[in-house]
Amino acid sequence: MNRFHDFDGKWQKYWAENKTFKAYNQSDKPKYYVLDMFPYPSGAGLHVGHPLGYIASDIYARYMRHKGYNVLHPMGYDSFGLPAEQYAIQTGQHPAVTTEQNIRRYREQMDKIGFSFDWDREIRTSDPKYYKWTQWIFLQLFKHWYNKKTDKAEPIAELIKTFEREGNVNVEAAADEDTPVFTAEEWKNFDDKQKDEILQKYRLTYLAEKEVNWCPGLGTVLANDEVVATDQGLVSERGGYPVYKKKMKQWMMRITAYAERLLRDLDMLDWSEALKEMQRNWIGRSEGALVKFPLENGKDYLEVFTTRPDTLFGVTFMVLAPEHPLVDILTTPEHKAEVEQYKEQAARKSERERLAETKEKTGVFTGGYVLHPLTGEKIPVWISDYVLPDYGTGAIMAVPAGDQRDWEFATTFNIPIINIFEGHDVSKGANENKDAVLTNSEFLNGLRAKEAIRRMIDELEKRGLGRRKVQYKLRDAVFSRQRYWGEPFPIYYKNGIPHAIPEKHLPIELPEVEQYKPTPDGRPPLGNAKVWAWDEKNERIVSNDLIDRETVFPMELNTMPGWAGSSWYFNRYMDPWNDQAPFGQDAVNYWRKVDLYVGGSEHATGHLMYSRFWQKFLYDTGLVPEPEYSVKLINQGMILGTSAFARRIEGTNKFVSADLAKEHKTQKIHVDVNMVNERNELDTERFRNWRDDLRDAEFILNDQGKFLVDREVEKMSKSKYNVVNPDDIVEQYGADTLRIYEMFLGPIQIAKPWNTAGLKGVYNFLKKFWKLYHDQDGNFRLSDAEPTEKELQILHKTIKKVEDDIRNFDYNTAVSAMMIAVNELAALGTDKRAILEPLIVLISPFAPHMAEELWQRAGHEPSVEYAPYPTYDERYLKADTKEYPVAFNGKKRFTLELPADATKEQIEQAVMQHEKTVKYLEGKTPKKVIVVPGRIVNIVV
RNA sequence: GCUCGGGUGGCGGAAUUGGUAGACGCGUUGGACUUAAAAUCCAAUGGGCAGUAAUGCCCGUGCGGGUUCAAGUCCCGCCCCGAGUACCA
Repeated sequence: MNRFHDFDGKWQKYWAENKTFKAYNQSDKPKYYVLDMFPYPSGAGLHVGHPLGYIASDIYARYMRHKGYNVLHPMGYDSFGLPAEQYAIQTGQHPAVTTEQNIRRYREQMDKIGFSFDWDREIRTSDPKYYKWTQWIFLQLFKHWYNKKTDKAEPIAELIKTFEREGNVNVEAAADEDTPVFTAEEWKNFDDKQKDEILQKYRLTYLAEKEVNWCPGLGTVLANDEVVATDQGLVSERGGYPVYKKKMKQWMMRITAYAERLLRDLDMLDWSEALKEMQRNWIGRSEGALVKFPLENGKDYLEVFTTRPDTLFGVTFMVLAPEHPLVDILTTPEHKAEVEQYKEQAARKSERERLAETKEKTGVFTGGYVLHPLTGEKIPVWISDYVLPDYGTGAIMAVPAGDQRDWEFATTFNIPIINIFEGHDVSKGANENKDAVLTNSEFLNGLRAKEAIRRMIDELEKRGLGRRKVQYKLRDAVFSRQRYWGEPFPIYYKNGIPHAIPEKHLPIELPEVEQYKPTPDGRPPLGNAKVWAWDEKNERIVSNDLIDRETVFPMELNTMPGWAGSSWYFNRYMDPWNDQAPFGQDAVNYWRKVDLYVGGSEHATGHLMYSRFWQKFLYDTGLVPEPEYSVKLINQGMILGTSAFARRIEGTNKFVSADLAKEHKTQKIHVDVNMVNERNELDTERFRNWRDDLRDAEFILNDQGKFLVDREVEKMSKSKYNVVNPDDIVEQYGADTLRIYEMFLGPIQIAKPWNTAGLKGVYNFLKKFWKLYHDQDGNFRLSDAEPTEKELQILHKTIKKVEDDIRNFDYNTAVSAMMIAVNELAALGTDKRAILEPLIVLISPFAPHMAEELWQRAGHEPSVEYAPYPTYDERYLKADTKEYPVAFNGKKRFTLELPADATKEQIEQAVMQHEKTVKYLEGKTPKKVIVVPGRIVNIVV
């Protein structure tokens, strides 16, 4: 007898050979684009957590095909990345080779789950045909600047014309802070190098000397979100290597130019509030003012950013970040030694342990003073590491009466505090309440913050002492990696100034190197390439030896970060074969944007930020028609592993059962979850043979003679030995069971630990479903008899519920609804075609293999994929209730909607039992009351 | 600390958004089939009290108040858990 999942392979083959899931760039059908975040193909293969999102999106894609849409549902690989390179360094194996192997394994695993991807559109970010266009987009960023007047990116070539015509006085750009102001005349007199340097300050991607997170263990720079803070200081997220702060020349992306639009356009996204909030916090917009404090020398001034200019009369000192350029000017000879020492200490602190848990304020007085812009009073200037060099101007005006941090600092160092709030006691702390009424503040006395801020800024602007300013936390993103396995920059250096390699020479392919490590003198791995220099005259890449600084120039040795390729891939799927452009205009105008995007929320401040930024840039340059590429996003929760730990008595090789561990000083050792059963008992024999150092381990067993482990829910990871991979489940129970089980675990948005407890229930459900269509001998049976009212009710109720649930991504309850239907129909012994055929289509998105087989057995041509989705008939949904007019106190008041078989006594009893409700009803005269015997369920007034 | 989620049986989780709380599944218990086990099928399963029984009553959605004919759902005040962020001026 056939088992329902014996046909998985047959249909997977059929789908592949017939290209069942091909998407068309021209179609009469409406379009729908369902996208998954593409995976990095790691050596560990897929684990059960990966497919969760893929299954969810696949169900939706298949559902939409049933609804008559031309569905684009592609898949590819984010195939540049660190692990392949680490492996290459260790083994000498080219990363392309390991990547290829890993991809093959991923593909095999995905195929076994029966996804409806259009594999003809597969893309890989490490494929030169793909990264050609990543490089091309980089060059467009290099060739554009951000015009604040038009609020969009514009070509640098136009900017140069403006400079030649009128200098930069009228240019409002998102550019470096230190950009000089010049006239057309001055511009023309700059030499090429000076011109290039100025243009650098405008480009959307530019070189900058930056303090970066340098990770020697990985030989590269990491973005802030790739670094985690631990007790031991900063370490890399991947591998846990120490990370240090270091100044390096880096390519930067001017994402800050788009800060306001990235923030504003969140409103048009149908994302979870949590995710949007994360991006809002990351962008961190705050409104305030820049205020100038003149130095005593009368020529320089110290500028600060504040959100509370209304508290200006409460300023009693200033604090600079130790790195601030004015520190050296302000420091007096007497304080020099102390200041130098503090600066050094701060630098070292940031190197080791920025997160020092001590909230105590430290700092030193510089000996210098600035003048209060309004009162002219002398204000002492301090330095402290609680002021960050990168935010605002790297300096603050301290108002101890109004800011708790300033208050703590003032209290620590005995700096006077001026009270500026009515009824506030400054000995207790700062008053940060914006409703407090100001005092001691001249023209602001009697006002609250909101009004006072406005008046103060107006006053400052009038007197040229300050101006309104919107400040963002968002920083420009570091775009360089000192790595081999990434996109090379299409850039060469002439006189130390970066120049673009002409677009027609793209792609600039990765050169062969003998070593994937940095060069002995510390340059990135591309420095090992023999052929890696640009012959400008002949426009080709030539040997390093030929660099003559006249016609042949060194190439950029950095490569692009992981997020480069993933920042635009969703557009490439629309037209992945195009070799004339990143994607054709016909294609992009047809598909426009992703209709449903599924992926993890861990990308909230990384990929989902950068890709929105690139999309907006492409939108500005007219390449894409939509400013947001993914309006609807579902975050699938991670599937967590249930790690197991054995307790080892410290300093010995003795292990103690978890229930006895309290009696000993122990440490927890990760144990492979495959060596532990459901009762948490460890197979000590297997454990002993697991690793060499455990050969002679001893075990202290509990009363039952068992050795128990501790369990803990953690992220699934190879190093925690808690990885469960989907292959075994597919092998044993079939792809459909895995698909439905993963959906049945709970809402897809929620993180949940993997356990196989419920697997049996899902398997039984599918088995029952299969049996509905077969007699006891396993022969297919469908009768053409007329269905009964009861059967129709079951069918239509289920259609409505399942469809509603799919639309809301409540797949777990959709599955429940199908389980109920199958149980009810099985109990009735239904074999009617009119009932069971629509049911095949209903289950098809969830269990496509079984659906195809049943569909064929029912006498249809494959594929069930394109069978129309059944529609439900309202008439059958309410059929088990009936309306009764009810007389109350002798007068007709309302109708009751009741189960068809309710007795009159039951109705009256139901109403009378709820005296209060009845009293309420007397006054209101409701239209309808829905009742079940004993209870009122709903009142329609 | 701040921001955003969330606390429902032994467990995963439902509840049409204010209307029978605990759907569906797991687990557990009992039964059928079997020489036996597995598999399968049937039944019971929030807690308490009363009754031989059918059944009836009371209590129950983290805690304390409130609104309402009616609260898991709304409001106020707490407690706990998870995620993000962290001296952002």
